Amino acid sequence: MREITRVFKALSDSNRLRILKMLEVKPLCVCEITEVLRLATSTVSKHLSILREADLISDSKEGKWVIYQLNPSTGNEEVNQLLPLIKKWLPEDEIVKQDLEKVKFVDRNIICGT
Amino acid sequence: MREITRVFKALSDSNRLRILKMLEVKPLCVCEITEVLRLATSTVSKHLSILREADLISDSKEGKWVIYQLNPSTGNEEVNQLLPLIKKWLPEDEIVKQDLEKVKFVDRNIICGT
DNA sequence: ACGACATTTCGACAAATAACGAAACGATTG
DNA sequence: CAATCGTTTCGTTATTTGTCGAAATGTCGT
Repeated sequence: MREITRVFKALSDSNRLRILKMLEVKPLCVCEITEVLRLATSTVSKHLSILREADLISDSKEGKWVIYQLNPSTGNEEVNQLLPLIKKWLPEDEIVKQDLEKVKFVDRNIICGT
Repeated sequence: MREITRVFKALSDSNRLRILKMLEVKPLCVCEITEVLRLATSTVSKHLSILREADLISDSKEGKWVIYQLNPSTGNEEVNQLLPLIKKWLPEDEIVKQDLEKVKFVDRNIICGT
C-alpha cells in the first residue's frame, strides 16, 4: 500500500508530470529540465528524487551530468502499467506541448552554465 | 493537467485507496465506511468528497443515507483507464483484505446509530 | 591540486492537507 | 411540528509538501 501511494503521490504534482512527459521524448539531465520548467535547480532535483523513489524514473551518471530517463520496465508492476497510460495522456495540453517543443531543441552543452 | 493531478492526488492517500477497494465489493454508505476505517465521520465525508471531485466515485441518496459507488464509466477517460488497474492491485495487502472481510458483513441498518 | 560547473543536501518558509469536534443541514419518523 | 439520524460544512491543529538560496558533494579540464 505504501508503495502505491508513493507512486500516486509522485504523480500528483503538475511539475513532476511535466518532467515525465519530457522524459518520454528523450533522457534529460537536470539542467535541461530546469531550463524548461524554470524552477530552482534544487527544486527540480527534489522532484526527480521523488520520481526516482517511486520507481518511475532512473538515473545514470554521464560525466558531470546526471541523466534521468523513464523506467522502461522495473520490478514495480504498478509503474509498468501506469507509464504506458500516462504516455497517451495530455496530448493536447498547452503547457506540455510547449515543454516538448523546448525539449527538442534543448542541448545540455549550450544550455548549462549561462 | 489540473484534472489529472486531481485524480492522482485523490489516489495518493491510503485511506482513500482503502475506500476505493471497499467500493469494489459493493456500494456503501458513509457510516459503513466510517465503521471499517475507524475515522471520524467528518473525515470520511471529506475523503469521499475528494474522490467524488476526482470523478472516481459517485453518490446517490437513498432515504436518509448517501450511497457511494465506484464510477462505472464516467466522462473522465483517465479515470476509466485507472479504475480497472486499481481493481487488480493490492490483492495481498493485509489491511485491504481485512477491510473487505468487514465489508461483507457490514449492514447499515445495524451499524449506524450505536 | 585548483577552479569551474552540475547536482544534491540542508535549513527555512509559506501553502496545502489530514484529522478532529462542533455546529449546520436534510430527510424520515413519531 | 419536533425529534432523530446520517451527512456535510466549518474552524482549528499538527503534519506534509513545494519552493528557494546557501552550503556541501562530486566530476572534469587545466
